[in-house]
Amino acid sequence: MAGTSETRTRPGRAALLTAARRTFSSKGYDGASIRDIAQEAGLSLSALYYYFPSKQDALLELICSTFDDFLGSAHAILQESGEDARSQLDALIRFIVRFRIANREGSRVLLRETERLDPERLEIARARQIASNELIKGVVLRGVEQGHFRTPYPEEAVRAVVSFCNSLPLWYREDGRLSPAQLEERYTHFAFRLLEAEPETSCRPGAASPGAVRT
Amino acid sequence: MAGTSETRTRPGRAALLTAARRTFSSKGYDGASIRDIAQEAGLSLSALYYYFPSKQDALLELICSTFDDFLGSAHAILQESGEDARSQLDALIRFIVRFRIANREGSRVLLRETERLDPERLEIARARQIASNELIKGVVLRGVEQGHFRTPYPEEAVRAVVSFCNSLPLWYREDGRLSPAQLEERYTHFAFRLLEAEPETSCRPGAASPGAVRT
Amino acid sequence: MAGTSETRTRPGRAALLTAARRTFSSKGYDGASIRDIAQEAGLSLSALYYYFPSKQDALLELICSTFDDFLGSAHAILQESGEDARSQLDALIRFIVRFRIANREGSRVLLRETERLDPERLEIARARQIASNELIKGVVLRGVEQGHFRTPYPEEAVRAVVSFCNSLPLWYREDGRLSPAQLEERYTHFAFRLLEAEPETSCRPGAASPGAVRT
Amino acid sequence: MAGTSETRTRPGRAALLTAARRTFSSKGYDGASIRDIAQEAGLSLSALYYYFPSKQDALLELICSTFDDFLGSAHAILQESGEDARSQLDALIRFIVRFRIANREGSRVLLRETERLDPERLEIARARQIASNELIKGVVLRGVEQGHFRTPYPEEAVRAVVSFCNSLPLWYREDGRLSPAQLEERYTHFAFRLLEAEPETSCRPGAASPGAVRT
DNA sequence: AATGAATGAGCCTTCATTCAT
DNA sequence: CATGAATGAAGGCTCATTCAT
Repeated sequence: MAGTSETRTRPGRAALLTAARRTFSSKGYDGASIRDIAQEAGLSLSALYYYFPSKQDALLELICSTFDDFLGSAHAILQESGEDARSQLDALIRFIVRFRIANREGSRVLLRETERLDPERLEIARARQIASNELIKGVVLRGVEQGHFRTPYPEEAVRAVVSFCNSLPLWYREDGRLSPAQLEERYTHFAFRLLEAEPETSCRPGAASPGAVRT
Repeated sequence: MAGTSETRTRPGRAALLTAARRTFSSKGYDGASIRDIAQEAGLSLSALYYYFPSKQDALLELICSTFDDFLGSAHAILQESGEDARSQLDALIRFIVRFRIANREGSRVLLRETERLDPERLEIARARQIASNELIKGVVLRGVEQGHFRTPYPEEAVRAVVSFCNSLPLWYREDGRLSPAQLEERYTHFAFRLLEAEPETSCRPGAASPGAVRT
Repeated sequence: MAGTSETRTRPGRAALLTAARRTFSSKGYDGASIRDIAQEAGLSLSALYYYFPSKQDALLELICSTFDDFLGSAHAILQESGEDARSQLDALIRFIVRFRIANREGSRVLLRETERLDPERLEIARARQIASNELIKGVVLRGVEQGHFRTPYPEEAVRAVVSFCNSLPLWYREDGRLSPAQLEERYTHFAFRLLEAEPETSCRPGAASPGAVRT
Repeated sequence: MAGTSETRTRPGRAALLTAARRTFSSKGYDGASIRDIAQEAGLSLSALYYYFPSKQDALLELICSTFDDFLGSAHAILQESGEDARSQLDALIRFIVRFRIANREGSRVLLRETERLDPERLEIARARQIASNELIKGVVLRGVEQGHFRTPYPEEAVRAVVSFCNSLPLWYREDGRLSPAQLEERYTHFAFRLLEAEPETSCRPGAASPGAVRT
């Protein structure tokens, strides 16, 4: 698991990263002062500068570690989910939904504050962003080649699917109407419809029951 | 067209709003200083305070006027597009795509900076946001009742459709691969697939030709 | 007179320059905070940034204006003091002594804080520093050519003379033992001795009476 | 040689003093951070606090040890150079020139940063400064009494001589035009001229040959 | 209709310093 | 001996805002 040893050995740093994540997520990068972050972490203002050279570097670290968590898990999941692009997409969408919900704040920062990085650091983050997009695009395009996805606009369809998955952290609330499992269900459903997956041979195990609404 | 008389009679105000739109869009509300805005408008710093009581008010004005433009046009379009929810949705999605592209900067501000409003002003903007969402939701739910849209998850489907339409201002570039008309085409296509519109009776005029890729 | 119109039209700026001069002189550039300067000027901290882009720019302005005052007057004095290098040197040394005493604080800043300028600004100040040194060197070398100064080491002699003149602002106090006029007397005397001016034909008017010690 | 045993037994301390000397010399006391010094010494920040109670104390130590080196050697040299004030002055000026060149950085700190000491420590350093000045003044005044120096302004002449000697560390560079030996020659020459030493009985051994310019 | 001058609060960052280990 | 972790104070600078003109 990522960051475990660091979390254990450098609690101050981990506390600051968590605080930065929370604060950047709710106030935005520019709206969050390092005083806000330090206070949220229960440390002094200067502590941030002991662990991070600058506010920009803290943001970069946050974004990159979130990307790396995402990419690491996504790769693992793709390798476990067989050759069929449909099962791969199913697993991938379910993972993205889970990840965007579980790492809601990190995802918000990654999705909305990356462009606040200065050019040099932006490039570093952008590389991961591209890798992340290519991962999904790769699965879809393979599915199109295999004839499983029949959308006439694969490129834009990928963007649309990614867009509605990425919007999750913007509105999801733990006390909301739907559970993460139900959201997995719905979002994979949407993705398959949008990509115009051939309907008859749906190989997804839980696809039959749409999942009851939570009480 | 909204704001014409104002534009004619108070050029300074219009220049400032345009500058604020551009600046908030590219730097974010907190990252944009009123000096940035005044400079972009070619006016002095104090001019902004002649036209707007505060930075917050400029943001509110920007967001509300964009919402009002959107809502005004959207209502008109719905009224012109018959009773059938499918033709209404078609017209509505096409309008949203056009609007998000044509008012790219205003939309970015509206979509990403609304939450920077203080509670009092947020409420004012939120009302329009809700009206805007209800408008789309209304069309879809009517379509579901009419049996034209067969998605099992209408509420979430609306959110998904809105999400991918709203992501347009985040990546659209005038020198991009696809023209606005092509994007209209694709996004209505996606919306109909995602909502699981009954395929045989597609009444959309331009739906047959997917639109050639621009050279 | 330098700066008169500015002094009259922008009193805040002049007050800040005076305060910066005094503060840099007593605490050094790095030891003086802009809060110190603003307080000394009776203005707010931010006022400094209304008139100067940065602390470095305030230092540069201070140094350059002092240099320019010096160079302007020095040139005028040389033109008024005939062709003979001895009378020129006499006038010049007397002026330097007067200037270093009258502009004690500005001179301290100029002499000790110039090297705190960043490379870009340092170059600008250095040009004036060189002009200033060349001015004196020119007079001495002409005197050597004319045979009036017989020192075997003209270059180093110039440096020595400049050095002891420039040390004036480091120790001079208004309540000291010697008046400015007496110091003029002594320092020209020293300069002539050090340069080994031919003794018999001393043309300096006041050279005969060494000036009584003040009570 | 002073500090040998300490240098051998406490290399960290010596490294820090050297680093402090270099750093204070180039950046000034206030412009030098203790991080700069520790880094220059290749030690950790806290190491400085192991050897010195504070930054002020490091400065004081630096200044006092430089003064003590100077005074110790100066006294020894005076005792070796006979009764005649002229030979004493010759030896003393030559020593000062050598010292200011060899201990260029220490001298810069001593001459320019002493006034950054807080009042309590300033007093300690000031005592040595006075001792140092009295030493030179004593020689000159004795020479005046003996009739060897005929300057009408002995007090100010001392200041002038000290001033040009002390300016050496401000401009001397090892790759400069003149060797230390040549500078000894010139500066004693200047001192004798400025003090108006009786010309005929010059007893200085090397005074005849002004010293060739280095290639 | 618009501006120049000025401000207080707050920004990110660096400082000298401490202390447990 | 020496360090890593942490801090309060202060650093230079920018902020949104005001107000007389």
